[in-house]
Amino acid sequence: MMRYSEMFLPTGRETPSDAEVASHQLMVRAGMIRKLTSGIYSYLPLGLRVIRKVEQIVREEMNRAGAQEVFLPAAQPSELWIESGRWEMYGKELLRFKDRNMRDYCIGPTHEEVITDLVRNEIQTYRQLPRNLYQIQTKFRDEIRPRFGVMRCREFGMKDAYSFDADESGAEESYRKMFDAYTRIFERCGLGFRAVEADSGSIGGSFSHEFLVTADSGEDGMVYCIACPYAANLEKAEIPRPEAVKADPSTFLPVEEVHTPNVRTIEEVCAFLSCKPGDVVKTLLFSCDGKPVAVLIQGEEEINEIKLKNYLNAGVVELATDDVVLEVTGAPKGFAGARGIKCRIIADYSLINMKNFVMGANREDYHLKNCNFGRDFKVEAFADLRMIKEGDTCPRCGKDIRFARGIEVGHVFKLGTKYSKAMKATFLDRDGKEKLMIMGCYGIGIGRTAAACIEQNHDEEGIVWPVPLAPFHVVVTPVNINDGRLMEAGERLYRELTEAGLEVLFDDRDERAGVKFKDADLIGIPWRVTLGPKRIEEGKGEVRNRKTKSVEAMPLDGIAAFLKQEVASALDI
RNA sequence: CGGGACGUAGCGCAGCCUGGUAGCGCACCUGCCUUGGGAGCAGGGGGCCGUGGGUUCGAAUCCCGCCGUCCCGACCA
Repeated sequence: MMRYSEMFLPTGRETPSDAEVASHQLMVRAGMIRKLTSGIYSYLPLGLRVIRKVEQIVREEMNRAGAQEVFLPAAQPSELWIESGRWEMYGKELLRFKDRNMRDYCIGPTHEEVITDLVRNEIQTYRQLPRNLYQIQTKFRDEIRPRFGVMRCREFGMKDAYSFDADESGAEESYRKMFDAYTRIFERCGLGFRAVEADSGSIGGSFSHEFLVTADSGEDGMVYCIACPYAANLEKAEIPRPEAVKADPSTFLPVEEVHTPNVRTIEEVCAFLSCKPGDVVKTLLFSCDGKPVAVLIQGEEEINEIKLKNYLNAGVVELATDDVVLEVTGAPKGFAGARGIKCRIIADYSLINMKNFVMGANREDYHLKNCNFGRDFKVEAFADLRMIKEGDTCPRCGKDIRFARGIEVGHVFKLGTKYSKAMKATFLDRDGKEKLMIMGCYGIGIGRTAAACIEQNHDEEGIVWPVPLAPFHVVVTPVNINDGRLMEAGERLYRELTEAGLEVLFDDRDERAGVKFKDADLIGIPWRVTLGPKRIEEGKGEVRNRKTKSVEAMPLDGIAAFLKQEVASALDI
């Protein structure tokens, strides 16, 4: 039971100028969050209630799946991160600081190191495995560019779970349990989502799935097959190797060096030489852990840096600087080509059947025509290095694919022995041999889940909470608090609803009806009971559904039972 | 880190170009009136104009530095 007049719930009529997406605007307007500084937010009572709802669903499903809750430190000593190798690898996202003794620490962006340290000290035998431990903690990642409010911020609440198994099949079972738990969690939250194959990123490991809440405002792209279950993150989506047709060297035309003054981009090259992007080979120079690598790709395709990084098994992959381009090719950027280049050369599958193509000449203001593999240069290998695009087909079954956008709310990883090996998390197996524990890790963004829910559930008036995440189930709105009959009925209803197990907000403010209606719609409470002078004479109140906007006059003494039933069925999955 | 913009009352903004010590809407306080979709009238409170320096008789306004915030980019040679 909560009286609106006493609640800290500052709503706003105006859209905050720094908020771009609906969820951010509405969370601020509805009095859920306030920004402290870039990427760091305070949760107000209404926002916190929603966060608690998400957390509770997560807790119940994690417990159901056999995981146990712990609470790990946010501040972590550098020693553990040095041991895992991530003190160097993690980069600027890791917020580091020193204590009074000048020892290095970080604020945990994730907790593999801490949990692995804990478990290696306490688990010695296969009899103590498997174990799955989770926590709900505040993480800190010093994002390059925080945006979209609570969706991409620096300090954020996350549930993270870690599984430890004695063997591969056990690890796969643990992974499957988490996958199933995540599916239940997001279903219970009332979200439309899709689990897609994903890259494992800096967390590392062998394979993973992302759970994406479908939304056009989402930052992640995905593809999915119209015919089979294949679905993948854009960065992960595979492209099969095309069938190679053996090229006949007798059809190779002689190489021609062409003067192409100030012609650099693929567009300019095509215009100047009147050819198609499909006739041009783009030579991209990357610095891979500091070493230059030339990557060849067809003119109109895009390199997928994640694929490149994985193929090269590199830590850091970035486009080479102008200086490096000059050093390796002997020409300024815009004229790089594979012939005579002084570094490794790899090529994308898109080039596998190309011949007599155009390429940079490694000489300022010159390009080459009629280049050919083998004759003019050799590539180390052909690989899947490009971004999937419209027109590509499903890598599994060959049928059409669709593109969509989503918000990453959950991610499950099979880590393997990456951390147990680096940090020596071992156990003694049945056969008396010391073995590495096989790990998995599983994250859910709590605040992001709430924000994603708003992206999917709002209208012109405000948020439309699905019952499971709603901060309150019902708002009771006497239209005029100076009318004793309305207030008396309101108090009684408020008591009855609360006794029926519902979460009720009683709008006892001395405000005009219109103000109360606007606020109720804005904060998105699923049900509103309006008490007005006309209906009260008949012993009735009006029950309004926020989502459908349908209104039904109902005898006061039947409202609690009706809403109890409605809410219960909405919570049941 | 590169580019752009913006910092003036709790919020949204004007004023700056053309220097003369600050204004509008919402919100807030008091009173009257009103009471089913963000009412009306009257009165009122609130601002080192981000910060430090400079120019000037005089700076929110012009110049320089710094800090902060937001947007775009940081993959196409």
